[in-house]
Amino acid sequence: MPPYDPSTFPPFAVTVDLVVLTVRRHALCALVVRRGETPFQGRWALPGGFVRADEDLGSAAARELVEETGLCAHDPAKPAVGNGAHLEQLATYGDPARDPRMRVVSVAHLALAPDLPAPRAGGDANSARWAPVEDLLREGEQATPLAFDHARILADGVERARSKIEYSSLATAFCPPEFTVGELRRVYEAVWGVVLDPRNFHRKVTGTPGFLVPSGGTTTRQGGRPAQLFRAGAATVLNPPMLRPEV
Amino acid sequence: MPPYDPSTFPPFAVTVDLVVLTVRRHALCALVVRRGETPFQGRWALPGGFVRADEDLGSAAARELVEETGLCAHDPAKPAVGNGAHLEQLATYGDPARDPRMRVVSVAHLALAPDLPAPRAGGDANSARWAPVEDLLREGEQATPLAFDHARILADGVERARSKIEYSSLATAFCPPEFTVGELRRVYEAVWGVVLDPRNFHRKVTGTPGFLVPSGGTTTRQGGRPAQLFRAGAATVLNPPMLRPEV
DNA sequence: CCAAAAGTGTTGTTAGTACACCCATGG
DNA sequence: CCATGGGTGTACTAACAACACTTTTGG
Repeated sequence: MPPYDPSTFPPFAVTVDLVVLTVRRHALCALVVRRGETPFQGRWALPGGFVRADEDLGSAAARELVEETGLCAHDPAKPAVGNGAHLEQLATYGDPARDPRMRVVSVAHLALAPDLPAPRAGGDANSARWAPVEDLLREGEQATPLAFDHARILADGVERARSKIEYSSLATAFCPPEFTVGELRRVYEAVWGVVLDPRNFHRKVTGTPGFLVPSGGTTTRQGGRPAQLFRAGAATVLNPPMLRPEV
Repeated sequence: MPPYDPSTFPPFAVTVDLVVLTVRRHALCALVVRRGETPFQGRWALPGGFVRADEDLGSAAARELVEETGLCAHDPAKPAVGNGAHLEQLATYGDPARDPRMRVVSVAHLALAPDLPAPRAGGDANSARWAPVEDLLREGEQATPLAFDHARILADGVERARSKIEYSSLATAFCPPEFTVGELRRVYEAVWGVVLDPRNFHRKVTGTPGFLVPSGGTTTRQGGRPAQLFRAGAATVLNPPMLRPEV
């Protein structure tokens, strides 16, 4: 089979951009890196990079995730162990004017990670940080908007995460391997920006088969009565879903 | 700003592929076209084509939709009038080996259309048809698989449609501008492959504010007692959702 | 003892399922 | 008259919201 004549279609650059979310100090945060090059030099942007010539889109996203955070994205088919993060394709952004230099199509991915000590980006501590999504998405005077169309991409990723923890067990991706029901509840509260009833939440998550499995231990790291420790169970879908309170 | 040096990143071709779904004779059907060129010559494939140099991804998908079906995708912001179809981005497929000729990244889109008289594809009546998705996705002896990774793309589109009609008013995109509750119920039954209780379905859809608005007329096109005609209302999200029966 | 967080019991309400029943038309 | 699909009423039940109450730790 002969290759296409390149004159019959326009060439594109293809990148992956990452919306990496975590929960820190009761707030939903995203990983952003400072741009060292023009355009948007000095502005914050989502981590990302070019897809290589013989690389799948998901592999490129996983590679970028490791480079930026050291996190290993785990295959959803295998059990989640160690520093595994959830990684899925989000959407693709291809406005002809989104990059002033040339035609770039970006396949955005969404990653959910437990709280990490500190981001690393090429050893430069000042060039990457976790920022509350509330600050990054706030319109207004003092806020510096993200580079390119990354505010839009981030908003789409946050919206996806907010809706997906309703009907899936994905919220456990924000937790360490062992966690308490209270810690899981604080994840929901941070992602949704609401306050949930601890009693009803406890009944709901422990009563859904396959969502949580007791790991045997207990902890008192929050003070008060010791809490049971759990691991994420095999269930991936929550039925009936976790109900998000109105507004 | 200088353009990128093309040697710093690999060039890609970017295409849009369409999963166009409709309901015909109580079955969920997809639009497929016969390939006239190598590779996969003579095999059925999803309609699609290259994204042009100065074209947005959504515009490219809308253009392909018009070319293949004559359907006009309507902006979700505007009211749905005439032969409008729902169109949304589905996912992006970029396996390095998905096209044997060169590196092609395809941004798949999902379109939902009312039952149309007959597909047209460049005037050639034999080169495009509506096929039941059940047949297209059946593995096995007599079935001819779709070209490229289009079986996977179609499966993802069908799955998206099946889950999205649960919590949105999208099922009306499969109906003509005016329709009865019974016709809408047959859409759900065809897409989900289940049988629903007509009485409870009627109560559910007419009781959800903004889902359906009576258009005043009645019809007897199904025989039996005349049924009220409705149009799709302004509501886009169904809360509580339509419940899909187990298995 | 008290504060704090974990966990259980109970009650009222919402929304679903199942199904009996009536309505309006064509043949 | 009867078949066919449209539409309403009603009992039963699952699951959620609200909140009183008990349990187990640290200070």
